Amino acid sequence: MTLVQLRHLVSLAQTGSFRRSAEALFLTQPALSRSIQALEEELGQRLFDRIGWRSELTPFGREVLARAKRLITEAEHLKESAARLQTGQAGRLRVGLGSGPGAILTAPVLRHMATHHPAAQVEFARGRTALLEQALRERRLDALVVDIRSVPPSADLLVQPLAELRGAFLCRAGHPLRAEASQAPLPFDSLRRYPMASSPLSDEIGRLLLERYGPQAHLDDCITLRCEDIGTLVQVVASSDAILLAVRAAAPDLLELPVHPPLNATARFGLVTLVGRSEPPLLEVLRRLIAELLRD
Amino acid sequence: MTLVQLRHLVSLAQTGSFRRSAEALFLTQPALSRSIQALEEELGQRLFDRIGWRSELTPFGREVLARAKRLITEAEHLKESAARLQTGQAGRLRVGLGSGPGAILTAPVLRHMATHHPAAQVEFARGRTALLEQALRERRLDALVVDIRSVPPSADLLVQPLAELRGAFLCRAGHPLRAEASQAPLPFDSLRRYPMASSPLSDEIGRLLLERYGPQAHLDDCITLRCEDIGTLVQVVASSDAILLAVRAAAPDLLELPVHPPLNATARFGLVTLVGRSEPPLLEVLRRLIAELLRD
DNA sequence: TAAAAATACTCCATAGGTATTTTAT
DNA sequence: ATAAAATACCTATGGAGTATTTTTA
Repeated sequence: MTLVQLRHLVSLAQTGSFRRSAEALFLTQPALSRSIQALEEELGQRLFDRIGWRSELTPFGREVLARAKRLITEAEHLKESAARLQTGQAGRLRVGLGSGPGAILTAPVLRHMATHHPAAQVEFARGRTALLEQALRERRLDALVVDIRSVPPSADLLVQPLAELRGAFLCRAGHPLRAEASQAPLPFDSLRRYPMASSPLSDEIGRLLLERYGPQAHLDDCITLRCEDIGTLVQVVASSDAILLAVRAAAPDLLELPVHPPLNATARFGLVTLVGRSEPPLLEVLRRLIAELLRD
Repeated sequence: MTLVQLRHLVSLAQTGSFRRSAEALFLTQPALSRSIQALEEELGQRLFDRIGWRSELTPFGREVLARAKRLITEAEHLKESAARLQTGQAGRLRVGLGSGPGAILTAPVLRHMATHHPAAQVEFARGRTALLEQALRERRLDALVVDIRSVPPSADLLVQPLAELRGAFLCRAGHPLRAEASQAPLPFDSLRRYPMASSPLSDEIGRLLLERYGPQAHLDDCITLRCEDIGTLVQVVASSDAILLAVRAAAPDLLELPVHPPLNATARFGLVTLVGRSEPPLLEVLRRLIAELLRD
């Protein structure tokens, strides 16, 4: 039993004529004749009564036809869906996001998928890199977008850098420190007079702050407002005297506070996948989208 | 895309090894390798990542696999159901019954189908032969069981006699006429002293009665209780002095009234189908069943 | 180095074409 | 007599086998 034979069955049931069906199927009449005969033989029963020049379904043929039609439409669905999967029109994409990338990318990426890839199933998981890594290895995720310095080098992980983003101290327009800073870059101590907000930061950043500004810059001490959702923090900072330590791009509407020595910290966002695994077509869509979003 | 290829896909997804799947599929490893390659090529994307000696589904492959599995089970269902249809374990049978056969056969046939062919779909239509004939020609029925003398000969109808059943005048045990009859057969006039019940009778029977017993035996005059449901009539006759004119076998519990001259009327039940049409397998079941029921 | 998958080639089964016969109108 | 389906026969594509190479653990 072949999908081809079933298609022949359906066509012959429609036209009732071997000759016309053969034509419609781009076959010769004898070829169709034998194809139907073979199917009848395999199923053990006549599918058509040859009434002179007209062929019509037997009761048995009627039952088989119903199922054959379903089978054929299922097969067509499979091919169509395969085509859609390739173009990224459909499919599933499960991505793990580190806190930094999660804060900046979640909303715009979801918005973009909702408008430009309405049939795609996108699943975002957020969490610590180690947990995401485990999920990736267990195939519960297709890829991670994280700060690649938090990814321990490993032979089974493929790390592709996406963008390097400057970190900065940010405040609202009209913040008292902006006036002070207009003369000369601020010493780190000036910042400590105000609440400091941040999403959870990597150890890497913690070390860098200590190195740059000395022991009083210990994360545990100087960060007073912690929240995973950087959007909320931006709102808070925009309407208070709090200072935000974050990737510059996370809050384009806030102003930068020049500090001496300069922060010179960067986040290096990258895409992490398992080596040797082909990626879901939607991942390429995501890659381009992130590149677009982080271009500045 | 072939059902065979999809089966290969499913197997390889299970084992993760070309070698083992080839073995399970009774193929050589290169054959399976090429089969999968061909499918991948047709669908335009890799289905498996070859991770060293292990092969595992790509995200694309996962989506395809789900649909492939459904397709294969549908195909199996089709073959199974074809097998069941042949043995009469399942299937649809639409039969038209004339009033005589309907009265005698409906209940026992339905009872038999319900117990011995629980998956079969049986549909009984009752009505005048002409209507049933029309339904048969329009394929709304698969066959008729009627008195074949009511079927006008026609080139497109195949008539197969099933049984010839004696007609008789029947009454309850203890009926006054039984005493009279013990001496000698009754004249027809004696019968007319009592109500006479019958299901609608064919013109053939009407003619025969006139011929046998004279003008006073006109159906319209002598039948006083008419009802399509012969079962009900039997009950009435069993508990009253009414006489039943019917096929002897329709009421085995009633007694026969000997009449002079003898009735000598028979009903000739037969199976009517369209010539050249192959019959639903269940029809053979029905034919045997009716033969069994009408053997006496 | 050993085991698995891919490739190269060969073969054959079968789907399809052409020519012809059979069948039904 | 004509048009359609079945059959006979032939061809060729592609699926499957064997032998071999390539890959990877």
